[in-house]
Amino acid sequence: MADVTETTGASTSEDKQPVVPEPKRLWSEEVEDEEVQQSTSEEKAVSELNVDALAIDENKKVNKFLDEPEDSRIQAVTTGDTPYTSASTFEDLNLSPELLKGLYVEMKFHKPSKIQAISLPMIMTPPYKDLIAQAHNGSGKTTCFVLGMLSRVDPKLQRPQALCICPTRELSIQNMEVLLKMGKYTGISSECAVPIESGNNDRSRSRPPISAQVVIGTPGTIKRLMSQKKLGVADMKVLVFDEADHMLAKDGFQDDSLRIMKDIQRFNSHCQVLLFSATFDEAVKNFVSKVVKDYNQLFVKKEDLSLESLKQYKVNLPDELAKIQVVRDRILELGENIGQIIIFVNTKHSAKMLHQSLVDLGYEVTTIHGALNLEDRDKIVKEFKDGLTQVLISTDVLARGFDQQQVNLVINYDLPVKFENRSEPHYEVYLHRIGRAGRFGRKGAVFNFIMTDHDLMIMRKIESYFNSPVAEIPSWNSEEDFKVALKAAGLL
DNA sequence: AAAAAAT
Repeated sequence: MADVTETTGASTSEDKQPVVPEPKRLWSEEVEDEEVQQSTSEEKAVSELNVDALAIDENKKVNKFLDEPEDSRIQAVTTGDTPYTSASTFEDLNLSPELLKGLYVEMKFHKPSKIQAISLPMIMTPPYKDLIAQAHNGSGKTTCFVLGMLSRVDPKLQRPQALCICPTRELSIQNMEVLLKMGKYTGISSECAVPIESGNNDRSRSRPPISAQVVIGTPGTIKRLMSQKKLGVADMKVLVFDEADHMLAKDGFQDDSLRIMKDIQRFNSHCQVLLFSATFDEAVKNFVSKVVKDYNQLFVKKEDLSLESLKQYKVNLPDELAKIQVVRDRILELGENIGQIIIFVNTKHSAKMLHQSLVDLGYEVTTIHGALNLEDRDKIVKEFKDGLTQVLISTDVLARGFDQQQVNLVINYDLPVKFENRSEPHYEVYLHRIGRAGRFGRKGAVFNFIMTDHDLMIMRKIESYFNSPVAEIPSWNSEEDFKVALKAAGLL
């Protein structure tokens, strides 16, 4: 899909492969009127935005990995009487010339994407209300909050004014890369607040105070910097939680996130809070609504969340050996020309075992999980993003946000289940994992490995939850069946 | 009991 709405990854990919043709997306103007429509009974205005009226330039639909974006409805709920007009161009947003130049020249954007068009005015219009924004995987959420942060920073004030908190080190770094690119001409300073070196804590302890205007990092490091008074919050204007549902979940980073939020609000009650994610389950949605106040919200129905450009499959397998065999004979051999592949497993142990098996068979795969030291993690991610490796085995460390446009195939070697109740699928993790393929409307495929009755039950629950049937590959040891599936997904 | 971030 066009890089119009692309968030990240373009940085590493564009220079190395033929530039993807850009279908033009033109959002119809009538979106605006509906969006600000107010309900009479309450303060809240609920409106269904039918934003599928987009035009694609037929002549440019040439890349085989591109497809039309799914049409979906984003439900907008605004409070109060602040009118928001959807931005049909970036000029509508009153951005600085330097920032506009970054959008056009560096990011190669032409027009705001759907989520950008709706959310940016909400972020950038006084009184700068808080925002909970849900949007599809690979639809451009990162650019929304990066642009939001850059546009709200006062370039003349050399102090931290925007803070973004992410669940992993990798995601922080990736978001920083987007910020650097988009903000290239603005002169706005930035710093990544993540652990620096593994094994040696001395260096990170002696980290100097942060004066950068935008800070992006992980919860622990940010918390420590704040408690050490090395990260001042007095001038903080925007606080962003990327993957916000996870950042505010009980089994996620709820404690750290609340602590950081409260520390900022104690000194600074008017700091705008922005929550972005592709998923917000009911429990988190409920909790989140108590954390932020007087907020606008954008939501997508869970049935509309599966990307239509992604073909999902399930493969029935008799045993563990067959799993390895399928990866070897059907994925690694057949998949040579289908772009990059991520294989998700549930545990670090599982990652190591699979890695060893494939290496023993003579295949080149790399593996990432949280037990590796930071240097190795950086190296493996960089090699994958540079296209030097084709197959990456990963735990859920990369389940969320990881943006590599050449990933066309995701394999759920283990199906994601809830930790506290293993007979419940982890719907959110499932959605995030498969969202690593089909970035930005590209075509992609997902193979779910089904070995036990339990797996089958989990798979069925996932299908019904998202109301999206998953086709079955008739025979796990038929090369033809896999070819047919990959062809149907548009990858062969 | 998991993953991740950190102490």
